Order: sequence, then structure tokens, then C-alpha cells
Amino acid sequence: MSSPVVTRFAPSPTGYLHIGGARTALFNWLYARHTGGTFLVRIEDTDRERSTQAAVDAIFEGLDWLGLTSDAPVIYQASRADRHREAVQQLLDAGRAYRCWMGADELEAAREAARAAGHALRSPWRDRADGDPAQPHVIRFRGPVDGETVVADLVQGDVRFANKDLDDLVLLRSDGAPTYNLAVVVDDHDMGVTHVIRGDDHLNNAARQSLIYSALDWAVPAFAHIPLIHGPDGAKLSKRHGAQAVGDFAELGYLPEALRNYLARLGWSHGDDEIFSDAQAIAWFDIADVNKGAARLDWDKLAHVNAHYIRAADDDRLAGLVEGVLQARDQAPTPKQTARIAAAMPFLKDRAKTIPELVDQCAFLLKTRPLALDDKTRGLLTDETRDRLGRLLSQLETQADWDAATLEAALKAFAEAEGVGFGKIGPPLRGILTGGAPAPDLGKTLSALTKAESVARIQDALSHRS
RNA sequence: GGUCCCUUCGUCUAUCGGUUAGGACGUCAGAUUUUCAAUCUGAAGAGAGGGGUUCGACUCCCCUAGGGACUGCCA
Repeated sequence: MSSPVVTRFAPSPTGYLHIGGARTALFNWLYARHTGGTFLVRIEDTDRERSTQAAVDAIFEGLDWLGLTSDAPVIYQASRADRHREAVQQLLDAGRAYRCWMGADELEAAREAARAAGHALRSPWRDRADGDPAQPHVIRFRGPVDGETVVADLVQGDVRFANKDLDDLVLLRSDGAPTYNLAVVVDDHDMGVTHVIRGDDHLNNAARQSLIYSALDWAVPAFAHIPLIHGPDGAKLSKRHGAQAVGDFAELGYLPEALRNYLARLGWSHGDDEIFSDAQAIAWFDIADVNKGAARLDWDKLAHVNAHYIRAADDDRLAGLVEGVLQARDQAPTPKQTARIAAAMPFLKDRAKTIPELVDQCAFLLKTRPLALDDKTRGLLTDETRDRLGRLLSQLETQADWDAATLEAALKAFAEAEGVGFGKIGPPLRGILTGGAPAPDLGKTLSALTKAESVARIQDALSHRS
């Protein structure tokens, strides 16, 4: 019986929640759920200079929005400094760490010498014991100089590192603050993390960390280094690619469930499955099926996935999102407009890939009378057409049922009765109802507009000769 | 410079030595058509290059090329 899985997402609060980080969190979350294990979140704020509360807030906002929340109270790494120092003392006592009094210049020279000699940095203090503990100094890990360290990575396979290439990294800074490489090891151990799933920019660190685990006489967790996400051009994802923070995606009108699906499919696959529920992702997810190569962000595919989830989304929820966008634009809808949006949502939602697009689809509902007609519509309004629309208007005014299907049928019947093709009626009617804005089938358009508004818009157009 | 990782259609991917190399997004064509979309049908489109191993390589090994990470008292 193997012990229950514990995964963790451990971002450093030095910026927003990056989309790549979001996927790392997602994979950790999926694996924990898949195995019936636990998903933890830890904030790696050992760099006091660069860590900010704003970044912490942004990370939680992003994780909450994505629905990836910690199963236990969040751990703040900086609060555990005493425990980290305790571990360093253990290392010191065991002779697996040493005090180093190298100055900046000295350090640079040592680095150069090490490079020239073809091995990683070793401090001369490794073999000296005559330093003055009262003077500022760091504590370094005493790494083995020969042999090799194998990282048995669940994604990348066995990765071998010659120990001579692994430097004697700093464990405690001269101000006594623990460094990242020490803190992760101690925290992951104390938190009972069994699977470290993180970006492959940490693959090299895994070897160093493995050494620390062993020196502390702790079991090394399973590692899974997943590839980074690149921009559409293959370069590291950056601002110029349009978005990199999770919050940006929310703002651009993507649904969290769509982003989860898309992100899960980026670098991981389950046969030919493209669209799947969270439950399916959880049932199917396995680290063994994660790819080794970096994947590029494809906006078109994300949009396609998003369109699917918009169609599947609850109408009220979508209406709420649309209203939110309108409010942000200082165009808060009136109660009448809100009602129209709600009425139209069932057939508007399959016409948009993002929420802003859905807002565009609502434009015809939000126009105020009298509508400014576009040139194309004005050109269509010949005397003959006006007369015909006048007859249609009279008929519509007596129309009792105002549902889309009935109206659609009525329009067809009207065209037949007039003895003309629908092309003689549809375009001009559409033009005066929408002012040129995109809109669905005319029956639906009339229905969503309500009878009063539809009739009024037609009357407006017919009464103004231009 | 050194160490390490990666490389199938434009993009995301399937394939776990024997397939007409499959799917999705995108693209193109057609259908539909009252705008814009959506939808449906069809088409084009890939194993980075070179060596091996093997009866047989996308698949295993080596080299080269290209991309990336690390090489911090950042994480």
C-alpha cells in the first residue's frame, strides 16, 4: 500500500500568476484529485526584496478563478525560516555544510577558476575551519565531488548529473535568511509532499535538492518536470504575446473551465480527446502521459475551446458576464436592455468565442431609437420596399404570439403572400431593426427585441425619408 | 564556455518496431444563407538532417543542426 499522494503548487510572489504557472498548478491539482491525494499551495517568499503582497493577492485571485484551491491552509515559506535554520544546523553538525567567508571579489575569482578547471564552484572554506563566526558569512552545502546524482524524473526519465558539476550552493545567506533550494527541500519534506510537479526550469535544481535530501537523511520525493509554455512564435511567453497572467485571460473573456480544458490539453493528452469535463480530466490524468517538449500557446484553439464552453454555459451566468463588461465600459444596461439580453442569450451564446464577442452580439439589442441606419440599409429602402415593409408592419402589429418560431414562420408566409423571395424582405428589415449590427435569424431578432421595440424601430424607419 | 532537457502537419497532439502516420485548431473549397457568426461536407498539410541496429524504423543507439533551461547570498 503506497502512501497517499501529496502535491503542491509553490509560486514565488514576485509577479502575477503566469499562465505556465497556472498549468503547473492544474497538473498538480489533477494528479492529486486523480489519486485521491492532497493538493497544497505554498508561497515561496524567501526573497523578501522581490516578494509583494500584491503578487500574493494576484496569485490567489488567479487560482480561485481557475478553481484550484489548496486543500489545506497555505504555507508561507518565509514564516518557516527558523525551521530551515534548524535543518542547516543538522547539516552543519553532520559535516554536510560549512561556513564560507568569501567576499564578492574572491567569489568571482573562485567562480572563474572553477569554470576553467571544469567543475562547479567550491569554496576554499570547504576545507578550512579558521573563520570568525562573528564576521558575516554564508553557509554552503558540502556537495560530493565525484560520483553522480540521478534524478528519476517521471516525465523526463532518468537524468544523470556528475556531482562535480553541482556547486556548493548557499543554504543560508549572510543575513541568516534561508535560500530557495534549502527551503523547498525542508518544506516539501515537512509538508509530506510525495510528488514535486513543477516547470522544467527546475530540472537542474532537482539534482542539487536530491543531494540535500540525502544529506538530511530524508526520502527524495518523486519529481515530474513539465515543459514550459511558449508563445505562438516559440519564444518564451512574454507580454508581447498578448497575455501571460491568468487575470489577462479572464479579462479577455475566457471562461475558467475553458482555460482548464485548454491548459490540460497543452502538453498532456488522453488519446484523441479534446473537449472533456473536469471529472474526465481527473479520471484520465496521469503524469506518464505528460509530454516532454515545450508547447506553444495557440489563441485560435483556445478560442475554439472557449466557444464550446460558452455554448454550454448557463444563460444567466453569461448575461451577468456581459453586463459586467458593459458596466466596465460605463454602458450599464437599462432594465429593458437587461431583459432583452436575457431573452436573447440562448441563441446569442453560440455565436461568440469570448465574452467581449458576446457583448458585440448584443449590440443590436442595446441601440436606442431612432436607430441610425447604415448606407447599405438606406440603399435598400426603395419606395417599393417601404410599401412592403408597411404592410408587414401592419401584420406584425396584430401578431399575438411573439416567439421566435412563430415570427420566423410569419415572415416566410408574408414573403410568399407578397410573391417575392425572402431576399426582398430580410435584408431591409434586418437593417432597420439592427442598424447594421450583427444579429441572429430575424424571428429571433424580433422576439428578443420585444414587440413594442420592433414595431417602433420599423415605424421609425418608415416615417423618416432621407 | 560548461551541464542538462527538448524536436511528428502552421499549432496542439496520437503512435509505445510492421498503420494508406490518426484526431483537433487553423487554412482552402463546397453546402447553407436575411447580416455577422455558427453549423455540415470535402481537401491540402508532418516524422529536423546524417549515420547506424533490425527482415522491418517516427518509434532503439550515435552524431550534427535548431530550440530551451540552469550555471546567483533569484525562485
